[in-house]
Amino acid sequence: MAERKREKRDPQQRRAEILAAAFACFSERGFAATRMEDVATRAGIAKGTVYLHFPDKEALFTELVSGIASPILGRIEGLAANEAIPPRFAISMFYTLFRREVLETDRRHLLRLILAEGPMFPAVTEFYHREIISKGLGVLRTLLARAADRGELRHPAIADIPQIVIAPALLSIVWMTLFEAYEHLDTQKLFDAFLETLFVPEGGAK
Amino acid sequence: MAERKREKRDPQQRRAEILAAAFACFSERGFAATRMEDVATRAGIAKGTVYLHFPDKEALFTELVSGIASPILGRIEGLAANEAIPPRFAISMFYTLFRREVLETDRRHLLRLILAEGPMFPAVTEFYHREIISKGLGVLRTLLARAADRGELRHPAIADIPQIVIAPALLSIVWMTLFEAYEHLDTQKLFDAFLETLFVPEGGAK
DNA sequence: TAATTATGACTGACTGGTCGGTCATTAACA
DNA sequence: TGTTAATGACCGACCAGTCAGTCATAATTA
Repeated sequence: MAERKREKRDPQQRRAEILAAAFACFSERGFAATRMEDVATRAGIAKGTVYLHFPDKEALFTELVSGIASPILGRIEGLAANEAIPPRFAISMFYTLFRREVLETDRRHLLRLILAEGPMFPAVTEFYHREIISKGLGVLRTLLARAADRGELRHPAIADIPQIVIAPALLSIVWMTLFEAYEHLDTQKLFDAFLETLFVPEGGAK
Repeated sequence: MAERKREKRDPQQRRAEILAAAFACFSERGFAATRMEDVATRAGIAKGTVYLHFPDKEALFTELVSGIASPILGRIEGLAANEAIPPRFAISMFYTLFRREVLETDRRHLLRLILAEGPMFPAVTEFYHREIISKGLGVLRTLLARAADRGELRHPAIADIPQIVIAPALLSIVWMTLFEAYEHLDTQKLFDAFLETLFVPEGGAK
């Protein structure tokens, strides 16, 4: 019978603890099935306390999914800015970062959340498109155009459709969270093969 | 004040009407936010009547998503069985069917539902993997192997990862249901460009 | 330094409303 | 008239959000 001690906290820290708990709960059960009391319990506080930091459930949710502003995006933007870095390497780096920072961490659940609950929260979707997707596609477009110029693409027309680059990433997320239990997908192989398909072989004229 | 006449129906027909209503409701609002009374009203009947045909909400949902057994799968299986049909044409046909039968119809919402609610209904996910995904991947594997044998793939190793073929389809579904409102994606171009990337150019050695 | 008071973060029982599922009653049909 | 399908009022579980009260801590005073 663990007696819970009343404990004051730095508001910032408490807020962070609530967000962490909410992250875990929403990841596991989605928006609708998560009870505010679950979040509170997980954060080790009482239900009412949550409401001292967030006006309502929806605000907690949107704050959460918006707050995980892609650290990946920044890294890729950096790589793309440097013209000395081969586009193929930059995109390969993107996949590597994606695997390491999203696919193989709990963040993958968050990405699923956005896919799953998106239509219920247009504000979140709009935010994601504006802040992540559209910027990311811009970077990819630059990289693909550069690769096309240098004759590195097997089919230069894909430079117009940068979405194609994120297709395998999306697939991997969906697969991992839905079907991995029934059939394993080797994401390393997936990304490698895809890169190899997009770009002309490296050793072509060594 | 439209008075609703009590009306007996052929059970099969009634059942179908309920499923159609459920399809509309679940598509629009997801599982949690759909009320059984919404479904009933939409079907033009009283709430209790729904329960004469389905034991509970979950059964209605799983019946619905399982029942839309892919008509596409059969068509593709047919194309793959005929070795005279070029693999590239078969896969191109797959994309065309996918666009016409899923992406541009209300069925796209159903596919989203499976993505979104999948983890909450393992039985549905398992069913989909067993009946659709694993069979579909089998067909694709056959097609890709044949294409590789004939030297038609730019990168033969992808024959091992048939998932790559469904990546753009998945992307198109997600894009259409989340971001299309903010930024248009030309799915025709997406699929065409992707095909062109997978396969060696047609006119190579006519 | 020790006792007293003020603060506001924290608590959890409670409320109001929602919704899945039931069943006694009623209408339609054979 | 007896049988069957349909109805919708009703039940009870559930849960987001509230708020009157509590208490750990800090500030003030002696």
